[in-house]
Amino acid sequence: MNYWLFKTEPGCFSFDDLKERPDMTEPWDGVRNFQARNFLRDTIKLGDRLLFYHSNIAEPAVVGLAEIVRAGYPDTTALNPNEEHFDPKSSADKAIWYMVDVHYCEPLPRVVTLDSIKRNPLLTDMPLVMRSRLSIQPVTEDQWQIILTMGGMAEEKRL
DNA sequence: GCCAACGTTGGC
DNA sequence: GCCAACGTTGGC
Repeated sequence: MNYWLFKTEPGCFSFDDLKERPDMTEPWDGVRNFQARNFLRDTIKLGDRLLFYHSNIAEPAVVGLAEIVRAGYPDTTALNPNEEHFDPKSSADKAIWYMVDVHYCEPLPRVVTLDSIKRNPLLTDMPLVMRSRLSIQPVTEDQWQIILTMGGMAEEKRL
């Protein structure tokens, strides 16, 4: 199992929006960055867990946990001209873009702000700090444990 | 709202 | 295949 960090602008789609999904499952679509696409298509597997991160707000932060309930499959929004993320170069039999399905798990007792992540010398290797624009990022097990500890999650719930 | 960083596009 | 122009992201 691997760990990830997924970024979203809460004004567009927030952690609470995920919680309120009727079946608590959300197709994570619209990713149009090749590096992130490669993770979605090739690396992210069923059962992987992710940090849900709110970006582009006054205090960007990791706010909760979610998990992958369906591994990468072609992003249908790329095929629909009415969709914001329509890509004429993509087609049904030759998909360029991929999405996964995510499921709400639980909020962190305390959000972990970008500022506190940057201040933690153990987390300076995170892409969030180095390459902040990547919207889907791998997280090491060590980083996962540290952030959950910072977020006040009890040890027995971190596994 | 500004703007730096950086990913993508397209001319050559 | 380089690189300038352009568009987008996202912190501040």
